[in-house]
Amino acid sequence: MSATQPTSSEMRQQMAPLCSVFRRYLKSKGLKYTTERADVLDAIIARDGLFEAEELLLELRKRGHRVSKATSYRTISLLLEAGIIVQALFDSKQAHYQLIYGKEPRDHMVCMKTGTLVEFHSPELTAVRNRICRELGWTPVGHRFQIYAVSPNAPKT
Amino acid sequence: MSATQPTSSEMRQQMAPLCSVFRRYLKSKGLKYTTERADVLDAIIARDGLFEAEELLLELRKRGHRVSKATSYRTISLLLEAGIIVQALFDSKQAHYQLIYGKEPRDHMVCMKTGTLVEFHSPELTAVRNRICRELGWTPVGHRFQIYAVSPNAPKT
DNA sequence: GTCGGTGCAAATGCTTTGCATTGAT
DNA sequence: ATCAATGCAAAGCATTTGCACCGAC
Repeated sequence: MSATQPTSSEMRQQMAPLCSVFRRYLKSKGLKYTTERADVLDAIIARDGLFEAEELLLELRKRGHRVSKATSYRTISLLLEAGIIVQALFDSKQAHYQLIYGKEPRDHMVCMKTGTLVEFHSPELTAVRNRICRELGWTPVGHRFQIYAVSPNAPKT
Repeated sequence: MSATQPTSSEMRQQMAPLCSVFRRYLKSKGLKYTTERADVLDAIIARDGLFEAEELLLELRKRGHRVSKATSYRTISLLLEAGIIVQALFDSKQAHYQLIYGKEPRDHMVCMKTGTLVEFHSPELTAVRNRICRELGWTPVGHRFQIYAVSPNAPKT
């Protein structure tokens, strides 16, 4: 069911641990790999899914790491640039982020009554994306698909 | 109350139903259909596409309507509840909104280099959505598909 | 030793809210 | 007449930034 054929260099990158991917990115930009940045990435890996900035701070505290809110946000920003995480925006309240590097993109279905969130993966969407990009001459990078629906166990009112 | 005369047949067709849909929604909630709310909906119809809160205010001013920022936001909120518009979130900076009622959903492709935005419509996405909902027993309401890509005219760096 | 990084607190900017006044029904 | 709606300005809140000190290379 896989729609994209990763190139060999992509495969190589995917197999490398995330931390070296991040380290490599930082080095390429002349930036430093600090303990705080390592701690933030560890906490994100530990959550392994959707997270928001505040939750990330809690996870860091839970693991006994003291990283300021500012550094946390600054690291999130770097991880976005590095393509290790992406934003997943559900509402205008706050941003959610998602560990994406080396993973198949996950799509989301949200219940409009209960707020229940279901993750799913549909490779055909990647095919649609690639076809549309090809038609317009664009180079695909990523995509997000969100379904708004009502779950079967939502109250009938 | 002075209803603005529609200037094109397209607008005339669209305006009547939308305004009654909104009026009906408000009545069902025991709320009032005020000139300010009508003006906001008119301005949204005039833009006929993606808009953000600040742009909406400019459109209102352009049409000679004085609606406060607060009322504008409050009306946007009501239109969201009524299912007439939906949020289209591209970044965590600010919300974008989209007139959706009675239209096929429009999807978006964003250039990650230039910020160029292209709208497209892909009916097969609706089919994918409906199939996934059916499989899980959910009732589909809407969906959003966003492609992140690089446009052909973006600088190569 | 050099810069870049960090933490803190203050700033930013979109969005929401309290309150006195206005207006739709 | 009644009670919701409006406008203004102030408040909220997630996120960003300025600055003085700290630490990775």
